[in-house]
Amino acid sequence: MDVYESGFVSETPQSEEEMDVRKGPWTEEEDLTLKACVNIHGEGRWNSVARLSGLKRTGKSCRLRWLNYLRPEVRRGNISLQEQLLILQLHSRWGNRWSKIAQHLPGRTDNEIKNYWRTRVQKQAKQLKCDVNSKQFRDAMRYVWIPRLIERICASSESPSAQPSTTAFADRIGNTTTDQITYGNTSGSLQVSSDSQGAQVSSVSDQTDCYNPPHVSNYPNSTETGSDLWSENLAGTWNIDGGDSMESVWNEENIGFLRQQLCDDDFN
DNA sequence: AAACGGCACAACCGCCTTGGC
DNA sequence: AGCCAAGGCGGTTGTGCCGTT
Repeated sequence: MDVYESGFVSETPQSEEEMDVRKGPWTEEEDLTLKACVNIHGEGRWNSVARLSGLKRTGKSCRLRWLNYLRPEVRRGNISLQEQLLILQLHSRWGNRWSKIAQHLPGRTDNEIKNYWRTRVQKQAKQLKCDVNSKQFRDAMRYVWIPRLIERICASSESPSAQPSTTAFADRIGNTTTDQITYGNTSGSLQVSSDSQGAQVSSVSDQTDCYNPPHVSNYPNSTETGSDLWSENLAGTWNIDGGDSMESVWNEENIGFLRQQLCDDDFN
């Protein structure tokens, strides 16, 4: 079907009230129409796109549909371990700056990352009975969750049965060891290092935030000493398929252990 | 087989920022 | 400098799917 013959209308300005705006899920036909219009007129000027396409959608709605779904670069599906790691790291640096975080995950949209955070990460906080923004939960992420993710990524990159995404990540990060990961991209890079103070991550392009524990000796997560109590207790049975590895980490037993740790005065 | 609940994701809403006039 | 429209962003809601009872 030629959308330009059937769908496009004249560029007569119309207010939203006049053109009874359509809402709700997009149809395949609407998608095709929007794609065709963007291919011709390009991204941006979304109100014009909405008008020119003949879609009874707002410019905002068109923009959202394009950015989150129709763009060729958009990647959907399981969030890989590497992506999980990046999300955790970047969120602890920037907070709910979803679009900024999304810039570092090619093909992922801010909406997707936001949804991931809400459904997976906040669920874990709920199970731990602490606020997702609380110091306790952030510390748990920094000193338990993230180091374990790093270990798993390294382990899987060394495994011959590593998933394609894992292998690709290993390629991107170059010489991968348990102690250092460097993730580079066009807009900056992420360095992950594990030392006597536990895992630390810093963005080369933004050094404003460092994860130095207030009193490191209280965090039983030293890979140097091997007394990785938290890791041992929280590791559980990881799966490395990029799926719900967190669920396996945060099983009931582990959550109980972590709760105990969070209640420890020394920890705070 | 039906009802229910939880989850994941798409889409909307409202506020803020930016740029043009 | 002030106004307005458009775009961007984060929060929230709606909906369909799937597993469990």
